[in-house]
Amino acid sequence: MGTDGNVRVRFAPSPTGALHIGGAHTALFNWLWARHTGGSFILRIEDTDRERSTAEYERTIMDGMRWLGLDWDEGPDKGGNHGPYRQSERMDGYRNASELLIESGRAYRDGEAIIFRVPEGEKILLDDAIYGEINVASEKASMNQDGSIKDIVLIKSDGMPTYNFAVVVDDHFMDITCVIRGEDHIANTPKQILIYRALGWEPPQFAHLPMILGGDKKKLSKRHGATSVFEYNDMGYLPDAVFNFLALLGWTPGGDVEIFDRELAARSFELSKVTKKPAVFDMDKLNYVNQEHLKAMSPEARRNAVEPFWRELGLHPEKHPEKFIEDALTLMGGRGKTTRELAEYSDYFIDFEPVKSRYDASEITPPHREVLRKFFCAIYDRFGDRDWEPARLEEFARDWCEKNNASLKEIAMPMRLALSGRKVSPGVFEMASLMGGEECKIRLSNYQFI
RNA sequence: GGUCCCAUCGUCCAGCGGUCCAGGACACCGCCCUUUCAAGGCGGCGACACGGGUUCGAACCCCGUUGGGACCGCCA
Repeated sequence: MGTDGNVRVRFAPSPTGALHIGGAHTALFNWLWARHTGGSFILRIEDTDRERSTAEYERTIMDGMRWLGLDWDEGPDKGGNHGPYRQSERMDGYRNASELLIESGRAYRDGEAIIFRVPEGEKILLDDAIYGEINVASEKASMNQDGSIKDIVLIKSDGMPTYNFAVVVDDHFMDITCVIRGEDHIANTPKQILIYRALGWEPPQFAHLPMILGGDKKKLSKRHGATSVFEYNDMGYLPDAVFNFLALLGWTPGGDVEIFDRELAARSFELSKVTKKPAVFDMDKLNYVNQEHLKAMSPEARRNAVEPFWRELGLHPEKHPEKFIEDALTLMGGRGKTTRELAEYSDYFIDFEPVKSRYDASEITPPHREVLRKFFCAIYDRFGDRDWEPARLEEFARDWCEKNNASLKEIAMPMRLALSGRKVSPGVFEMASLMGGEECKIRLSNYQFI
């Protein structure tokens, strides 16, 4: 496996909701395997549930995959040699296959439905690429709650195929070589193998992925917070970081490497190295991974990622030169785990308004104010509105404090507050330097510090 | 209840019979740096679920127990 160059894997979501974390994780591992082997990654839409499937969700899922950078080689939107790529368009295929089973006596009609007769006494060996060998007796592949054999519905009364049947037919005709899906499907696999056998088809290789759990160790669901990948986008997580984090759930590239890009992941990915244990989705780790990617980004990419969040705050980054914005963000350093936080923490670079609305300098006592006024006058006397170079500003400030019996802290904090409206920020002199003497004068004057 | 799966720090991963009184990362706690907060540096806390085997030797192999999970729809 793996090196024959003909690997064909697929991600087969049903369009009954947005792309959620579990689905994204599955899609991601399929993508990794396809890219690692140089094979094909196929997107198939499983829309046999007429009630719940919508075209809108189909689009949302594709958007989610694109957001994560999971490009597919064949799919409903781009075609391919193994179509159709929507189950609703392969009705004749299911029909024919089910007729074949009726003719061979392996299935029977029940009204409009077609039911597969589950054989007894057959051994089913599932050789999973991740879980290893799993043995199941055929009569246990599909049971009622009381333990009696339950035949498998192939075609529903409405004429649509059931999941277990459609998957087999699709994977067969689409030449899927390896089925990579969530571990919750492991119990379905023996049923599917039975159908492959009855049809005389060769089953693909199977690889089941460990589940992703919430903090309570239960299968991830809406009550664990964000489920759609787009909610992570809205929270300020970078697609590269979500990709990285998801890849880490059940796998590592090895060598203590934890922060990586898609290329490295694809290059070093191995199905055989995937963990069996379900993984807990840990926000703290996601935050960390996101922050690492944020720090590693190019200034331009970072600016592009943060701008939407400033706009959301009613700010207009476009009124500044791009260089200024990029420098401001670079100055922010490791502050902020997400682009949303970064935008919020750095709002004062974009506009003075948010500063005014959150800071009023009321804690500054008259004597303190007098010291500040003297200091700022001195600094403007010395530097004017230009040449605000951080190191020189700081040197001057330290020197002035020493000569005037003041502490650096007692001028730095009010200055920070006047400039940013926050008690937390990058170094004041670097901030002041970037904003420029003129803008600083406006802000300092507003608080009568000068 | 039945079937199947899983089992290393709180969490994510290393480990695939000896080099492990178990390694890295996140989180947490100290210290350093320092005009604030991050970042960064240094250090600390912290796990092989339990019991039997097999073996000269087990976190690694086998069995059992316990714990956890998934599935048991004419949903996918």
